[in-house]
Amino acid sequence: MRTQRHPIRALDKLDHRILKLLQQDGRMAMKDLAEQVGLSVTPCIERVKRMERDGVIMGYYARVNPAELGAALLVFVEITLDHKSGNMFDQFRREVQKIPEVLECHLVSGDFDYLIKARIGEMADYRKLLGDILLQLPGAVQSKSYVVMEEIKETLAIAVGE
Amino acid sequence: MRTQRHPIRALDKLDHRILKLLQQDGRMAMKDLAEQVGLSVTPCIERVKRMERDGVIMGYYARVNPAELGAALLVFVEITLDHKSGNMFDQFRREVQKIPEVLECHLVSGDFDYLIKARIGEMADYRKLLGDILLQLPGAVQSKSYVVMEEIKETLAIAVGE
DNA sequence: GCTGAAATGATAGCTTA
DNA sequence: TAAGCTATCATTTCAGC
Repeated sequence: MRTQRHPIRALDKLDHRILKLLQQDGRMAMKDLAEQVGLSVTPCIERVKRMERDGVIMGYYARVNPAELGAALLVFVEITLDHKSGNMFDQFRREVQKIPEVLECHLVSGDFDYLIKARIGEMADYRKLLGDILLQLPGAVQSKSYVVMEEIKETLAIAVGE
Repeated sequence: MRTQRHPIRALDKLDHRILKLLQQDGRMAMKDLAEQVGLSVTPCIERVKRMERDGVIMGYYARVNPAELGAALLVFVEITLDHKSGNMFDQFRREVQKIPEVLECHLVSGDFDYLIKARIGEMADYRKLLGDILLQLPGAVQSKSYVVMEEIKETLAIAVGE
């Protein structure tokens, strides 16, 4: 379901190498990137630009230490909707996207729940968050929460098959 | 637990604005960043560099479309350890970090489980993933899996109080 | 800690292979 | 598609406030 005029070339080894490096350092100079993938600068930049246009590269982000912005506490919350109309799902979808504490929200199979990942400052904010989500979204019932004691791994980087 | 010689200045409004913008576009030119926060280029770069040194900015990353790298399927897996020694936790920690499919792993309170987020290509890879995690880590018992049907929101960006 | 200007270095566009 | 050259633009450094 793309809207491009040109057919999309399959990614080759060089593209994979570029993606691997940019997932590690998104602010890398194109000169260094080109050098490390074994291209000269021009074709390297062209590949990057093309992948940006084609939606392969979806953006570049700085990662900020959550504690420094008063969001040291990470929680996961499972939400269940008690009556599951299409309208309800749409409404939930729209509302949950607006909540800044919510970093992720996924519709999961099984009991057809939402799994939400949120960052807050402290335990006192937890009640407020639950209240904001649960009360604002009629039909939603909180089923379970997890408070994260230790973050063992957290990355966006998807493994690249050389 | 920092190892810097100089005391760390608290983040001010300008720092917050910088962080907000770099969380939205990590490859932004310093010139544009400076303009948008209302500084000239030199002090703006100095602030960015300082925050990088101080661990406020933890890195810059390109975000890649998972489907393009054959990892269209997102799953969450809860893992329980059946005998919980400190050694066991350490072993688990080390091993789980090596698994490329695992994007996140958190030690969560409650039943003292691990919550794992992983990306795989298709359902067939799911068994392999469970096997690799469960078999490699003695004492681990898989308690529950969620397959994501729809990704409603996914960001790393932490809300910045202006 | 901020500004501005000058030197260095990176990128984008054009041309050829 | 890749590479090289050149013009433009961004970043770094330095002097002064």
